[in-house]
Amino acid sequence: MERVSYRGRTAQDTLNHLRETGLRITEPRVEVVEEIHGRQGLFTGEQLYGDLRERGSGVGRATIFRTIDVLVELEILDRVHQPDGAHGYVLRSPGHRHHLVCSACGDVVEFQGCNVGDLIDDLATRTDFRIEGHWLEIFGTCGRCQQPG
Amino acid sequence: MERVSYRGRTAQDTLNHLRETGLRITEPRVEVVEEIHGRQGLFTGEQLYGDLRERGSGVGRATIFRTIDVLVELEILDRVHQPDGAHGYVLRSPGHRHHLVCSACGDVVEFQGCNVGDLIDDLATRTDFRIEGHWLEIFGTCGRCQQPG
DNA sequence: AGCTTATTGATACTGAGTATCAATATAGCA
DNA sequence: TGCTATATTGATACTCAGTATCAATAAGCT
Repeated sequence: MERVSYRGRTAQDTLNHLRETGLRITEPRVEVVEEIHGRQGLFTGEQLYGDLRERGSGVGRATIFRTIDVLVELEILDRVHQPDGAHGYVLRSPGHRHHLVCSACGDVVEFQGCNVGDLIDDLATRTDFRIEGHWLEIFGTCGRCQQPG
Repeated sequence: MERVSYRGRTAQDTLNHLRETGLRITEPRVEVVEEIHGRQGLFTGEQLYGDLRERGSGVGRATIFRTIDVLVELEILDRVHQPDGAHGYVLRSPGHRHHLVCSACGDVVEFQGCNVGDLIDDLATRTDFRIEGHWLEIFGTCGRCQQPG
């Protein structure tokens, strides 16, 4: 039985998704997709690049970032905006979610933005803005990382 | 009568605030404070630097960013996280607010995050995270920028 | 006016990507 | 299976948004 990612989709599912979209299945893309499906929590493009390189992969920096962009576009990854302005990425569950991120270990809890939609509708009518997107991101320290030692 | 910023505070108020905090009132700080009080909407550190330089000011890049950090720390400026990961800044009104930003002209509407606090309390109890901060930022196009021409 | 030390600007650097472009590999087709 | 058009890649060099260093300067207390 194929190993299933903790988000409920396999690397193969993701590769199929790429193929169905008309994108080519290349060695670098396979490597990146397998790498992200084997990970937990938040990671940056730089980390992905470093880790793949460390294990002997020849993927280039540009390819990492290009592939990440594709995966975000296809809603396979979510982009998370970190406090320092850099981007982290996390495998996405189906549906629109927000993230609660542990600043210590990068662990991510997804949650539904429940009432944020109402807030946005309300704002749209009150302000005359056409609203195109929003982020709600929450940072903290997870239970495990709160424990000393 | 002194000209009042659209956020209800003068540059002089801000300088007084700096002085009361024990910080020195220097020429570069005066220039930066006056510049931000004369502005509308969102601006970046780079813009502030460029604009001051253009009008003959000798402030250095590092000083701009240092001064911005001080003003964020004193809650005179709010830091806004933009889609590309860069930071924008906006003069802050009293109290904790969130921002609705026009991606075309940088105009900013502040709003109260109303029910976000409840959501966060709920998450804290359900996830065992100690929550340290959050952002809610909304992007769109303001009424004026929606009009063609 | 003198003195202490906070602050500054020049410079060089970093981190996080992005543009360019010739070389290569993929996928569809014969 | 081999051919071909073109999507994709990796090396390189670059940009953008800051940050570290540090000697020179200037605030502001006394």
